[in-house]
Amino acid sequence: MEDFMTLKKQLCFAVYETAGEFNKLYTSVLQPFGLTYPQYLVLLALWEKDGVTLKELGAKLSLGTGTLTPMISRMEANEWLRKERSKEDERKVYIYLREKAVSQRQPITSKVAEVILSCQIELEEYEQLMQQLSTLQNKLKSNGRQ
Amino acid sequence: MEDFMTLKKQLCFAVYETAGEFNKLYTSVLQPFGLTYPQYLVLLALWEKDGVTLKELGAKLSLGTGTLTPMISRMEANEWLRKERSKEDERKVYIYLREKAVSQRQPITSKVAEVILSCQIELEEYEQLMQQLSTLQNKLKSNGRQ
DNA sequence: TATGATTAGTTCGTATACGATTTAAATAAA
DNA sequence: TTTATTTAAATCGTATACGAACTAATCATA
Repeated sequence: MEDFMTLKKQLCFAVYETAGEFNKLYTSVLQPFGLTYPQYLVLLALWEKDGVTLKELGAKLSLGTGTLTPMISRMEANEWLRKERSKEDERKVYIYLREKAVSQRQPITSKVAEVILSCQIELEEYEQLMQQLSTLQNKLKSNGRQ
Repeated sequence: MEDFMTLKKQLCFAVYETAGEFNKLYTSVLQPFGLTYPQYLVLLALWEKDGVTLKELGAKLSLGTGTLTPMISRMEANEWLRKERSKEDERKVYIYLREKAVSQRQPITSKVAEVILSCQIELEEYEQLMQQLSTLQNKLKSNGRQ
């Protein structure tokens, strides 16, 4: 009974594994559209607000440019997005949805919603988890500061 | 109010971000020991039960051999582990802790525990999350089967 | 017992992910 | 105004992570 340090009892591992499960499930849904799961998250962000800088996008997704730059390039090559250097500030790169991403929005989100619904996650369960994960994230982030 | 498909409202994203936060926090703790976060999970599994096959280890960690093989090689190179082909069944490879992994167990787990404790996660919160993530994982995994 | 199927690991190709370094542009300061 | 600092991206090196293809060993079965 004394052992707290077992794999199964680690919250970090429960989150790690759950993230992996989500990844696999979403991958199976998104594969037919030629999208990866992180690429879908990029589209989600841009469907909400189009024409943002790489930095803004990174802030929303908690990703650095070291991850985003090559990912955006791939999505550009696959005609989901286009990049445009700002004229006012040439350091900035704005990302815009291309027609494909706009027209595929409904089919993609419908299919995703359908599959997630089929998992039968209760609304209360969903909202509690969202709330608790938010609290947890804050605690993890604020660690170190006193 | 109508938009369910925003990034912030996605449970998948909340889990994804939280996993990232855990990763960063654990990385900061484990870096001085020359360990990555997934490598630490491998040690956690082996500290519990030493001398398991690659496949057994993969089952515990929900990782395939495509991920584990190179990771174990790196941990072997860094003298945490050693590999041994089974004599009875030469397809199998058993993984054993090396002295370094045994002697470093206390320092590593102490430091990890210290940092996690400093996050002030309530026991009730912890257990509820563990429970809810377990339920969620089952729902995600059972998806597809009617 | 010879052959076909299964199994365990390895290897390969692709895609994240991160921190550190570099580059170029914009801003601040001297 | 020249120089120093800051900022936004890109690039680089390392480490996961996954599925598919491959190899070698074992097992099943005809």
